[in-house]
Amino acid sequence: MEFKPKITENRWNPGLEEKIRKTWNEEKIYVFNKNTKKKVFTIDTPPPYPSGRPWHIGAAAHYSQIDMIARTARMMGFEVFFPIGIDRNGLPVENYTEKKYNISIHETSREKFINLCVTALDDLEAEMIQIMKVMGLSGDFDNYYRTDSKEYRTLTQTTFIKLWDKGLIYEDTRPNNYCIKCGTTIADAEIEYEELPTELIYIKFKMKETGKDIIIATTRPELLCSCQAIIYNPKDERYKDLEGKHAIVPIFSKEVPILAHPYAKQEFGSGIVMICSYGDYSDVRMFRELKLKEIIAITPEGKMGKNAGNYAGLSIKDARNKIIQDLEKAGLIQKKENIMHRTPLCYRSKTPIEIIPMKEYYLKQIDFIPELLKIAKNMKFYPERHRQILIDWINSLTIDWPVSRRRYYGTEIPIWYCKNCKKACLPEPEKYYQPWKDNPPFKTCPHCKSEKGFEGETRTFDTWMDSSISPLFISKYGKDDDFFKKTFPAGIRPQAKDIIRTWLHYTILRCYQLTKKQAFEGAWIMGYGVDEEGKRMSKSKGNVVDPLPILEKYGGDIFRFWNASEAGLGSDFRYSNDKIESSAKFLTKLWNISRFISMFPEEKKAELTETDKWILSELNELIKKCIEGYESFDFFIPATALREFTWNLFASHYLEMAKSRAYGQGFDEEEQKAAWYTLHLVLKTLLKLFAPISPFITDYVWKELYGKESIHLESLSKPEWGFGLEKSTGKITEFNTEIWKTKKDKGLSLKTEIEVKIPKELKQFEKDLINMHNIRI
RNA sequence: GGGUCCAUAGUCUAUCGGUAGGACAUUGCCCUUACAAGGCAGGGAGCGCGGUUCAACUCCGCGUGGACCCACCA
Repeated sequence: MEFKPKITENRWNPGLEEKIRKTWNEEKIYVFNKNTKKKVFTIDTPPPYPSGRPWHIGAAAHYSQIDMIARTARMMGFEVFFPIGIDRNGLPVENYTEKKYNISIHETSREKFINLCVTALDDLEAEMIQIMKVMGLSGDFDNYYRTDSKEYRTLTQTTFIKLWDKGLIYEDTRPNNYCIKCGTTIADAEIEYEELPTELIYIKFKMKETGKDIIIATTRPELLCSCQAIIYNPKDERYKDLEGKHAIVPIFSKEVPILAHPYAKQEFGSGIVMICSYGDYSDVRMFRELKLKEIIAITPEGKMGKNAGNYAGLSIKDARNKIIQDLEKAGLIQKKENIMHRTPLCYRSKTPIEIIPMKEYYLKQIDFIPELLKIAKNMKFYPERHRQILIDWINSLTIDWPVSRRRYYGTEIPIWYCKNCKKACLPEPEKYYQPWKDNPPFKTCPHCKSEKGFEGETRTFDTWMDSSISPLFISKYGKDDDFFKKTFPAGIRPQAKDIIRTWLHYTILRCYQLTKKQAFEGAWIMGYGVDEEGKRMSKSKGNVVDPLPILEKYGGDIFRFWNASEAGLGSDFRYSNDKIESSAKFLTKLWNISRFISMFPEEKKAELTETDKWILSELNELIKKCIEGYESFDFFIPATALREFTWNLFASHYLEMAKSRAYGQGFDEEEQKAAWYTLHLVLKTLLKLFAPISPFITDYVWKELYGKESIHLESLSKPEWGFGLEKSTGKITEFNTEIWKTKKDKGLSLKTEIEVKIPKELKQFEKDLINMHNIRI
């Protein structure tokens, strides 16, 4: 009998992937069947944000792993709903557009600016979609959604109107984080801190009762006009006699109380702090605690307001310089020190934020903390240890969520204001409104019945208002009840670690407020992609690795196997070209094993030899291990286990032991068929176990050898070969290694006949071992 | 300042109390009929100090170092 491999090429060719992808599309094997009788598993896919080139290799890896979740769930018997979306709202695209066209948002018409944003987004989006397809994502590309579409924004507005009706939205004057450059309030989560040099100024205040000097140290002398109290530490012996006295603020000559408060640190500056509205968040806390009346010092334009007297109209910096000059002239400055100061910055523009009281819309979240904690404790976390990040965040919330933004590229807040009574009028839900340019949808004011007309709201929502309803949008909330019931709550929310406190938190909050339900059964949290030095990749550091050239060179399967075998779930994973190379080698190995096995016919049953039972015992252990990994959506476990088994046991030992038998050299037909049976059985199982990780090569080999239907319609293998012979593995590999070593040491070819005693524990494998090593007994 | 997580060869990772296994890289030998994008072999590791135990990489404490999060000094 002559043996010819069915598979002829001797290496895996990533170029085949495109053709395989086409057949998937034609066969429609991933299409969601909403009339299924299977249990539905919804993936609340994170819509990636096209914020500029290149797309992060870590992000690409993230999406390839989300696809592994989808494929795993399918092979576990679920009907998988795997939507694909693109997040397009918000500041990053505005910044990208400003840079790309060298324009300023404030000097461009709103209409024109929005159109430029759309053009930029379309370009970036096309590349992302392409990358997702190349990686072999089995999501619904035909119906992919955009968060800036009319439909999506309609839902954002509709849910806002619903929450408004529930009384969960309110407008309030409140100290806000405000970025003067971006011209918008920003959420706490958008602030970053940096050590920056600044001057600490020691200013002389006068004590009203005694006329003595009191020295306070400040980095913000321009805020003197809004000083409403000065404090010292109650333990500070130096200032004991200040209790209950009053101080006179220099220049503005006003009287403020002197109070003892533990917040003042004795060792910093002079030990006395002035409390102004608002230099930082401790000022805010102090104003609330001491019930002081706020004085607005700085306007949203970043200039001094009318309360600043002579300094009104000056920029913050100019006002600071001028007031220092004036104080110096009057001899009111004791000294100046250069210090490093941890300064809060806007994370996009890197401008120091100001705390300015403004009117903004808020969504209540503080009232929901107990329910949110309950959900955080009830939800599954993959991996479990990331649960604490969410719990800590919920526990640290102190204010409600400011949801209004003074930007252009976002979902508009659907409100008109009556020109007569100034009250907010909300339109009917289920329609998309652009109040800054649309005609008002009502003639008379529902509050005062006036017909004087309306002023449209010009602000937009925080982008998280859109993002936080993704599970509702994909499940057609409010549009298709039947579909909604089947697909909501979602089975899993895959996402990155750094947006637990935004996306995950806000989604849980909003879905709970609207549906009283937990948005998803579980959250799957992936780590960061870091560069070869272990540093987190970011555009500003310039260490972002572009996934596109890597995918073009190696294809989706190698890329996917690489990132699955690179780090455990939730851990950061390091980009390394060497590792990608070695992943490519593994696929070639798997390919060649398949090629070898493809020489032999597949037997439907056989009388197994002990060697066959041994490898099946090991296969059984492998299946158990893989199932353990797949059930926890931790692909590192099956990826490494498969590599280990395939390369170091199956190929190195079993294949060599069974080779002569498979060729029929020195064995009878029954034994030969047992080898054929086992080789194919192991290969089929390996392909199925490997299919969620590398879907292309597995499907290709499957169809070449085992049938027309795709491997992706198969179920995950179950452990059913518990022969218990895995105990022999150590002895077998040791024995083989010893003979290889002996032959090598003696400079003999592996084919040379050798005389060795086979240990009695290996008696049962004797015949295969004798033929494998050419042993003379 | 508070918290969470982590610490095994140059790098990544396994072993949930009993000879530290594997991968990448590195070195040497070999074209052995699936694979030189391969095979075989070699060198190389438990952060420090205590404690629990017959036995600690594994459990506990302290320290050191790192990652991340929160708060934040006027």
